[in-house]
Amino acid sequence: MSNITEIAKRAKVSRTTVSRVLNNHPYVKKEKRESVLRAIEELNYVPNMSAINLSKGKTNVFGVIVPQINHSFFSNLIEGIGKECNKHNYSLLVLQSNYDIKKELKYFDMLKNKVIDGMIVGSSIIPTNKINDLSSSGKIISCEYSASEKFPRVFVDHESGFKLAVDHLKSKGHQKIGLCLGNPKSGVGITRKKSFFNLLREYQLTWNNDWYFDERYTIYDGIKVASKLLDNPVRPTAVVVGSDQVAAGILYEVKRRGIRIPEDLALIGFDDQPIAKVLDLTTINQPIIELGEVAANLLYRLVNGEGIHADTKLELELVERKSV
Amino acid sequence: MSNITEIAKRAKVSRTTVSRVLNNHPYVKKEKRESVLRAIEELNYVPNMSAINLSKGKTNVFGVIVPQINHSFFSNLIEGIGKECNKHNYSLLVLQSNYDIKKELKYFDMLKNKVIDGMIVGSSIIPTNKINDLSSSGKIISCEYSASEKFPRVFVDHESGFKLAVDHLKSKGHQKIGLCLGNPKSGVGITRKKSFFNLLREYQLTWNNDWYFDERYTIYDGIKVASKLLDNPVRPTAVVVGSDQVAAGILYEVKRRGIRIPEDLALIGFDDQPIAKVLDLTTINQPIIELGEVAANLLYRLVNGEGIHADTKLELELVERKSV
DNA sequence: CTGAAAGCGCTAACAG
DNA sequence: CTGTTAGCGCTTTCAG
Repeated sequence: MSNITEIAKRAKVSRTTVSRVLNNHPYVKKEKRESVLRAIEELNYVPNMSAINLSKGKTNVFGVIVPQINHSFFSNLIEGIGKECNKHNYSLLVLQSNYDIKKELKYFDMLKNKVIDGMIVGSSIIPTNKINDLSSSGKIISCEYSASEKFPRVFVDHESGFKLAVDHLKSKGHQKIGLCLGNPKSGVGITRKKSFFNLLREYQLTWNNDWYFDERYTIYDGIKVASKLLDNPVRPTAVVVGSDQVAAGILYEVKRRGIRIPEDLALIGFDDQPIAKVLDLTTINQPIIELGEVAANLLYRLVNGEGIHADTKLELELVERKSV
Repeated sequence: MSNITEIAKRAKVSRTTVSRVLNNHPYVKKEKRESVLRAIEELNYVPNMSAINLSKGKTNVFGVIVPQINHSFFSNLIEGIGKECNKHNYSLLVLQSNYDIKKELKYFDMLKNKVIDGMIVGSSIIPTNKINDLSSSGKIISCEYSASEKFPRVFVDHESGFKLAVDHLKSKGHQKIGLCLGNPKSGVGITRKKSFFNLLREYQLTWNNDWYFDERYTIYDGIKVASKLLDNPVRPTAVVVGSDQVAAGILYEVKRRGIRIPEDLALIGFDDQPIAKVLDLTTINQPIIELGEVAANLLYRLVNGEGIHADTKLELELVERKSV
């Protein structure tokens, strides 16, 4: 494999000139440039990135830490990050931790080691006090709301997501709105529940404890929820459901009983999963790919010396279909 | 950031000795070793990988080319590759091509550029004649059956997978079987198509060109396929579908129209995705994570000079549920 | 516009 | 066991 010296010899110029041509510098006489280009062609020359990296002190590689890859949130996040990296000619090292703290720490060393120019933390379990030290390792962006404030974060605004749903129902005249959640104790669950009941109070909506369900995760759970809902003489006119799967189950059972959607019961799901599209379910979508893109863009700007905001919130979006 | 020279000075030894300590060479006097270790500690020294890479002529990084990441096949593949890389202390560069041939070629340059020590091709659309040239670029493993024989391949035995599906249908008495594929020009697509039509001939099954569909990827596509299928007076009694997503769409629409599954139409999907479980869809499962692991393992051995078999086949398995 | 020279930080053959 | 020396391949002043 040829190197810059051979090119220089063959083109009868100095290595410096070759380097200039390679880096598209101005101020190289046309003939010399062409001569170099010819030599490059003839010798089938390819630059050695390790040498360039060493010389320039950077690698044009970003890393992203995720516990696993085959998980819809993370694979979408990586997709977004990858896209944005592509735009700026960065490569992406995918660092899979399985939530193993040792691995995570090893990955952060890559910043110091100059393996990567910057790191995006998809999710990490390194405790806050330790992670603060890490911030000196290099440029870091976190995608977790709960992350240390030591480095810039970008995350989805779950609170406003529920507001979006309730506001939409309210605007359609609904005053009796039920709620169906997944795990009420998870971070997202707590936020959602709190957010919903705040709105309930604020808007002075009618409420009935029979309209609340949690620990519902599957289509089948949805079917059972629908039964309970319909067998109760006092019904809400709409239900906010924390998952499209569950909403699909509710929708299925409700329709099976000949009750019309949205006229008799309106339904709003979460996540815009494929099934929501099929069932024409109105839902709230989290822009995960965009989350990745924004994170990578911020990192790019950070690495290239631009100032960036400490926190970036992404809004969720209402996908209007036919269940409301 | 300190370097090896500073360590050497502080520890009052030569840079070579420092390097030896760093690389765990034997034959370093205990005191010197400790002295070096102390200096490293005190100066907070971290090796610079670019320099090591340049010097050693390798990077301990593998690359994997995939069209996209947020796709169950590829995210599982990457998951498997990542796991195996972790074992051998390799990092993984995820190269997203969107099936853009220029990008793919650029990625292959990374081999020559010494950015990566080896490449795993998840899927690629570079034509065979061109890809043959590539084989001189470096160590390559392909996960596509259709790939050039110039480099070792590891793949799921799609041929036998389709045989599994068709045999199963045939054993249930089906003689009119339709086919619905994704990208018919991808490696997998070509193989599947060929395999299917070979079986068709071999088993002398009835065939009708209206029973063939391709470029179908989503649930939504599935719904449209179902419409076409049902609106046609001449129907197959079963359909082999290259993706559970699409099969789910078909199943949904078929049921919506009051047609029974499997009595009126049998359906067999591919990939055993979660939705297949929910819908009780009979499907063919591919060991994709294992595929990734095997590919990475082969590449590792290839890069480290071990001889490996040219081709490795992984068997698929039939997951029997209620759609056949 | 061009080239000489001094790195970037680390490894490894060789001689002792 | 240890140090000297010569690279690895490219970039970047600096002086002309």
